[in-house]
Amino acid sequence: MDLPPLTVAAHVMLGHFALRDWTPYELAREMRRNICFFFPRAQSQVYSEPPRLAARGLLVAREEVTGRRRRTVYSITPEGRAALAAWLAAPPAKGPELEAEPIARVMFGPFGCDDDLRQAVASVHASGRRLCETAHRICAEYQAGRAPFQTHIRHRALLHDFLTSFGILMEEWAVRSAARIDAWERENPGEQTEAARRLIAASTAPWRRADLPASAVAAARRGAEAGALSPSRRRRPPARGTRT
Amino acid sequence: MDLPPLTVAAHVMLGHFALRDWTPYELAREMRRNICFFFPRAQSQVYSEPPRLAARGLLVAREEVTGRRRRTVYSITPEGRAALAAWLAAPPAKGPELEAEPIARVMFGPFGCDDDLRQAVASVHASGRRLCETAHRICAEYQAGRAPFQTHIRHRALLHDFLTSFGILMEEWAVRSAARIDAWERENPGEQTEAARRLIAASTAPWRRADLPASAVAAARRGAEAGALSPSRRRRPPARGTRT
DNA sequence: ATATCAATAGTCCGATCCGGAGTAAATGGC
DNA sequence: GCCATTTACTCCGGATCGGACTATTGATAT
Repeated sequence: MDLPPLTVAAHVMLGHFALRDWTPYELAREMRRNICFFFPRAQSQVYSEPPRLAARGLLVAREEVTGRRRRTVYSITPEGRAALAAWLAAPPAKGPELEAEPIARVMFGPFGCDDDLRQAVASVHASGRRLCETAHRICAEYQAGRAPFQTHIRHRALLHDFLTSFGILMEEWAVRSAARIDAWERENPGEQTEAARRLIAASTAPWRRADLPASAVAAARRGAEAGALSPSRRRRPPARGTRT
Repeated sequence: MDLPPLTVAAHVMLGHFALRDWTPYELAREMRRNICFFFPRAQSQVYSEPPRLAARGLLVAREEVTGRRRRTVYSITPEGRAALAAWLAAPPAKGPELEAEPIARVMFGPFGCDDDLRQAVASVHASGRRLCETAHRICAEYQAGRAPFQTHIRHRALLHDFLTSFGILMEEWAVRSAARIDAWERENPGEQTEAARRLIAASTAPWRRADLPASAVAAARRGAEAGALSPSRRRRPPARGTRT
């Protein structure tokens, strides 16, 4: 019986069950204040995935009752923990990806008016603000020592760093861009083009290729070699993805 | 005939057809060097969407022949341009979203080994590097004045700023985090916790709420008011999304 | 005691979207 | 004249979305 491999989403759920037991409802709530910022899934998935994981023996379900209402609590099995560890040891299938509708609106800005653009920029600002505020709240929890998984603080700190950086990026980009759009009203086309050219040059400027420490490079190479052998070998080329 | 509203992906395609005519094949290639960084879609979508848009009268198709091979070129119609403008005037459905498998791996890092973590970090670094290199190439095209849509440089500059910032974020986060993981080998648990606590505080520190200029705030409010009235009214609450 | 509301705990389903495999003609280099 | 690459699609199963729907429980107000 050669079951299809688990999806990334399935492994992410499995990871949550490695932390503690959850009912799908609890897990959905938890994911709204965490994962949703870097790996969002629909609520319906949180209900449909655990039964599938249970069917493979990676989770076990138990029914509980409150009055006349039942709820299903899932726990991870040793096989589940093994599957999670195996996934973590394999190289990531893909890097971080953005899905940014407001940025697409900026791209097609020339077909709308400047207020449409300001609106898109404001929505990026709002997202950045939300993310920073959440991160700030979580930061306070860790400082006070009452965050849910204190023992994982080493790892959570890296996570927090990434998310906060991204939140700040969104807020600051929005502020810069809104100012730029306002400036268009005071500039003639030649000045606008010149300013745009300068902005393009300035964005790229701070990029001084920073390399990883040797340890990380070595780990990645080992992972890639191990990962390249286990799954069914590709046909001809190293198969660049089909995403456009 | 009340057709279901177009998806965001459909509008993004429509936007491309506002730029010029494309065959799906050409468009797929174009999207691989642009949109894929902030609004990735599968190649199959690039073939299936244009016929649907054509059925609504937003595009027109024409067949061309090269030898005995046919290709389908799509052009936008006036109705298509109107639909695009209407979409741009409506408030964005959602803010920028991340989908970052490697970051999820960091979250569940405690269930794997440190080399798994280094691998995940390296994949973020590689993504950042790819994005920065692409941005750098595009920057050179604009400075040389031979980029494809020079007339949109005002808008493209904002785009470029966002993407470059994100690329730099990924690279720098990866370098910081790899160094942190290496440091764990020289630290005892107490020191690790202390360093994690400091990192959490330090990430949040640079966040000094920056507000948008009044013009952007006003534009967003107008958009929200207009947008809240047009689509079919929601039942009870302002309907928070079903994403977890 | 009762109406009301928010939170709890799900189910269901159509439409969308992914991603990979497969086909086949045109082109360029040797 | 052959081969690899690029062009130009087509197809399909399975994953995913997201919104509507049901119904119970517990707290708050009347």
